[in-house]
Parts: sequence; structure tokens; C-alpha cells
Amino acid sequence: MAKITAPKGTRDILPDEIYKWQYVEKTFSELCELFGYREIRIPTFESTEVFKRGVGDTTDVVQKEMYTFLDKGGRSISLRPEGTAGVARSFIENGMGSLPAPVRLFYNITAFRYENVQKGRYREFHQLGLEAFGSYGPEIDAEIISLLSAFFERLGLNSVKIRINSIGCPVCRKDYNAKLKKHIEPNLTNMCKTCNDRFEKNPLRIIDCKEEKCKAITKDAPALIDNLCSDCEEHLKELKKNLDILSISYEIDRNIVRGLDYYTRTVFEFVSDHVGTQGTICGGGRYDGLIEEFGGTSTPGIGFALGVERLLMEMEAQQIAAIQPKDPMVYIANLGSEGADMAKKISAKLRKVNVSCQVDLMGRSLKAQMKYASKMNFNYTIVLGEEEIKTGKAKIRNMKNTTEKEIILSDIDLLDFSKEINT
RNA sequence: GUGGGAUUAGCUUAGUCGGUUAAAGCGCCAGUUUGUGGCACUGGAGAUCAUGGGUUCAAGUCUCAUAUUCCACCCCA
Repeated sequence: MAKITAPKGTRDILPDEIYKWQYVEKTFSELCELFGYREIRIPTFESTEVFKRGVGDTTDVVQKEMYTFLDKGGRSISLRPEGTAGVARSFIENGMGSLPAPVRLFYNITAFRYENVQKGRYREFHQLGLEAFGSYGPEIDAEIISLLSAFFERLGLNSVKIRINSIGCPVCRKDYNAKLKKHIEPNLTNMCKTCNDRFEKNPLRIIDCKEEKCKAITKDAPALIDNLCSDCEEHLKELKKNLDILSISYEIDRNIVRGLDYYTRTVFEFVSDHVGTQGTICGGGRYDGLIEEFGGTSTPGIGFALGVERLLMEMEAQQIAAIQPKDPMVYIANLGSEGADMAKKISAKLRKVNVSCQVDLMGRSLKAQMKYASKMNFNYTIVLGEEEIKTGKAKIRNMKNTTEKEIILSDIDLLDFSKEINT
């Protein structure tokens, strides 16, 4: 029989590392709440249509990377490749357009993409993200970027760079595309196949091509950021101003394009160089047309998603330790069946007052029990045997400094384990 | 979808020119005079050598395919 293993591109997160995840998740949710965001949980899978319309029918994510299948009722279902489309669907379905604006939502999800695995890239991966609906102004763009900046600061991460760009709106993009195509057309035959496809479908993406020959041609191409319509120009200007007010440092990266169709105007990335070539820890932007695309009343939106795996790699690289869980408090070693019974009773008492404790349930030798308590980093050990049961008294041993103190067993739940027990 | 490296015990690895019972450290379990951990010592369990073919008297070792993993292209978080 073949070995059973986790599917390609998935992995187990084991107890020894889970505290890092919990730390990051907790830091994120606390910060989001400080900014007025409330958590939303959306389905792991949606009708395929949600992603086709939301993320974009022509994107690689939808065309090549989605886990799509027919369910037993013949519905086309897809595992979510990202969070925004599902949140937007939920926004409309639950009438959130009539809530006081802006509607601020955050989420913690797994997402799925059928891609080849490499550093910082998995088929099932985790995203922390948020979306804000209902505000056109650049103020909220700046607020979101400042939230992210505060998040990295709280984690102690420096050297994560903020890059922003504007990719305009349908109005300026139309003019710009024409200009860009004019610039590229004479050299089109020298460009890669993908760029030739993009030339018709989405010329903007040609700027993003990594192939040397294409880069050479696009090097002097007009940049969208220099060809914005007056409204988009103003938006970007105000965004910069707001970031300055918040003392956020950033750089303009005119090459950020984003591969998801819904983005308009502001796009941004938080980039590190510790995650191999998958340096984008976080990506996001504005999507003023998305809700309308879904058939809702026109509502602007902006959001981001950050890759938890990549974030943890960055923390690892910068040697930033997550807050570790506390060591377990009391181990109750016991001998004989009476000792075992007493140990069970005492453990129940301790748990009632929220003291973490464990009892030997395997009838092991005292020595083996002590070894276990030591290896599991218990703070204290109590031994219960014939003598302790007879006298009602026992010694509590501080495992960190090997001192012992006598205690009355009937009063054990009155001990203050929140402080170091002086011995 | 396209390249390149890797795969031997739970983990990290050794394994000569193809040669007989696959080795070590860590970890796990137990013991070192019977009720006290960390150190030391002794012993034990644990491996279809990723899977499936092929070459050979003989394959962990050579060869092909597949899977997985790592890295890169592409794309994205």
C-alpha cells in the first residue's frame, strides 16, 4: 500500500509552530479592531462564477490555477483562490450597502491555487486581509496602508518596503492603452508570446513582463502613472499627502500592475527580499468597479491580502520570535491506585481555578513520571503516594529551581499559581 | 505548463568499485537495588532504502518512468 501523504503543496502546521501563527493572527485581528474593522467569515468555496466575474476571466489565477469541479448537483464550484471576490459577493448578498459607510471587514482565510510549488508558494496557503467598502477618497487608502505599516511595526519587522502605484481608472486606461500600444507595436514581433497575447487583451500587463527582451522594449514606454486622468492624478496626489501626514515612508513603483482584473487607481505591495523570488508579502489596492461588476449598486472598495507563510518566513529571516505559550503549570505524579484517584480529584480542582495540570495516566514509575514532567517543561510537580494520602500533605516541587515546599492538599486550589510560589 | 537539484528510522545524516544481517547521532521506551527530572552509562523498539519497471549471479548503490520535495521561469499572497 502506498504511503499516505499530504497532497502536493499542502502542509501540516504542527503544535511546535502553531503559536507563531496564533501570535500573528491575534496581532492582526487586534489591530484591525483598533481601526474599526470587524471579522467576516466566508465560504471556502463559491460558485465558479464569483471568481470569473470578480477576479477576472482572463487572469492566470482563474484560467490556470483554480480548483474547479462539479458538485453532485451539477453546480460548478471553485475553491477560493483569494478573498476579495467572496467578500464582495457577501457584501451584496447581505445588503451591506445599506450599512453606515465605510463598511470595514477583515478576514483570515485559507486560499487555493493549483500552481507549481516553490519557496513561499503553496497550493493551500493562508491570507490575512481586509476590505473597506463605500469610500472613494484617498484618505481610506492611506489609512489602510498605515494599518499595514503599524502591523509590521507591532511584529517588529523592519526593512519591509512599501511600494505604491496608480493604475488609473477605465477612463485614463483607455487613452493610455492606446498610447502604449503605439509605442510597442513596431517591436511587437520581437516580444514574447505572452506579451503578444496581452497586447490585445490587457496591454497594461506587458509592463510587468520579466523577459529581458520585453523589458528592453518597455523600458522607455510611457508609464500609466504619467498619463492619469485628472481625477486619478488628484487621487494619487491626495494619497501621498495623507501618507505624509501619517509619516508613512513609501516609494512609487511604476511597475506594479497586479494580475487581478479588479484593481483600479491605488495599488500597493509590501515587499521583502527574504522570501526568495516571492518577495511580495502583501498586495492590495482599490477596486471601484468590482461591486458593480457583480450586479450591485456602484460602490467603491479597497483592500489587501497578506500571505501568512511569507510573513512568517520574513520573521524567521529577521529572527523575530513570536510570543511563546506558557509552560504547563502542575504535573501530578502518583503511585498506586489510591494515589491515582487522588491525583484525578486534585487535577479537577486545579482546572476549576484555571491552573493547567496533567496527571500520569499510564501507571509509570515515579522516575519516568519525573522525566516526563521535566521534558514537558512543567513549572511544578506534586507527588501523591500512600504517605501523602495518609497525612493530607504533600510537597510541591519547583521544577525550575528544584526547591520544594509543603502544602495542604485540601487547600491546593487556594494557592496562587499566578505568582511564583516562594519556596 | 517548462527547466535543474534532492528523496536511506520520527528528525539530521553515513553507506567505498554493485557483494551477503543497511550504520550513527538526536528523539522515543525501559533499566542502572525497589518514592523524585535534567548529567552519565546500558539495553530496546523503530527502515518495503519514495513507488514501479529494467540491467545483473547479486541493486540503497547502475538505468528508465512516476510521485513528492527544494530552487528557478511564469504568476501571485
